[in-house]
Amino acid sequence: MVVENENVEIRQKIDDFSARCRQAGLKITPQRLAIYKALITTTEHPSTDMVYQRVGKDFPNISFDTVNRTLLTFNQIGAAFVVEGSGEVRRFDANFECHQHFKCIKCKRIIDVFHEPFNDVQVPVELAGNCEVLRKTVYFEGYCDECK
Amino acid sequence: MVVENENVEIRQKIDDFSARCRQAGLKITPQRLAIYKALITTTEHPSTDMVYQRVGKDFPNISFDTVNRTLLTFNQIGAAFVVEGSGEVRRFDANFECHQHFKCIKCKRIIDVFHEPFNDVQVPVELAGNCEVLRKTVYFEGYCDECK
DNA sequence: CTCTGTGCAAACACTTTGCAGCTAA
DNA sequence: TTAGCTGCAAAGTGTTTGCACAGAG
Repeated sequence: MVVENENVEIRQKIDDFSARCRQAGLKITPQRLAIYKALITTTEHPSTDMVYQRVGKDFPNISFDTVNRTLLTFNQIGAAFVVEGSGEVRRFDANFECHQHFKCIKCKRIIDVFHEPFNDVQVPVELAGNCEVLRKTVYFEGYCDECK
Repeated sequence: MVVENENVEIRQKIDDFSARCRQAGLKITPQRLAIYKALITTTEHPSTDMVYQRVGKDFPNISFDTVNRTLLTFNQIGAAFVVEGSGEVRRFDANFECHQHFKCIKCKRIIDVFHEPFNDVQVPVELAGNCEVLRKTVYFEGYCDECK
């Protein structure tokens, strides 16, 4: 059964998660479990607030900060990650030449990358069929020469 | 001379910009010119605040909002653009399978894209030589099926 | 029992809005 | 002249911090 398999998969992920917490010296609290579960049972790439809403349904007393802090913790121990580029101040670019971006996750610097082969990335049909794609780019994250 | 060429290029861009403003029914004010110039003479993908600092040097009385509003205006008329993903609340993902993201610029929804050929994007040597690249992804923006 | 995690509240940072006076066309 | 722009101030939204109590190990 599909549903069964999903449950197995979720249980598996939660086990892995628990192990990862223990390894990182983090206690396994009901809140953390609830937040983690909320995160792996959605595909909507939620914001802190969305997770808060979701967890609040079976956990009415949880506080917003706990959710926020917990998500940041998950990010640190590698149990979740921040969607590329999100959560930062708005930044502008006036260079319309085709190029790509590399962002340093420490100093937040954004470096232009000019790499020919990426200039003609094709939009997958599954997307092109439903959505109107206006921009496409190859995006890199990591530590820059000065921060690594 | 390189410097001469640069000046020519900048003058050219400012002319284009002026035309674009006129076409969009926007007045060409000293502030707008200063902000635009600040934007095209840097490669640092500045935030509003960075532009504000920069413009403030030769334009001490400009206000922060003017800079902010002007940059948003530039984005609307296509004289500049917001760096992909920036300027939004932080969002999380717990799916570590290799996949790409499409973001709807209207409803902000993020949709997963699973497209095999993108799974092994190579990091350009120019980057790999200097930086430590931890994540690489192909990123799309536009209007989703519901918003277009 | 101990020490980390949680909840609360206040502080912050960034962005947006409303309005009155100013200015480019 | 006049519609649109700028500067100021206040409000809004999302995030971070400090601390006391509670609960996991």
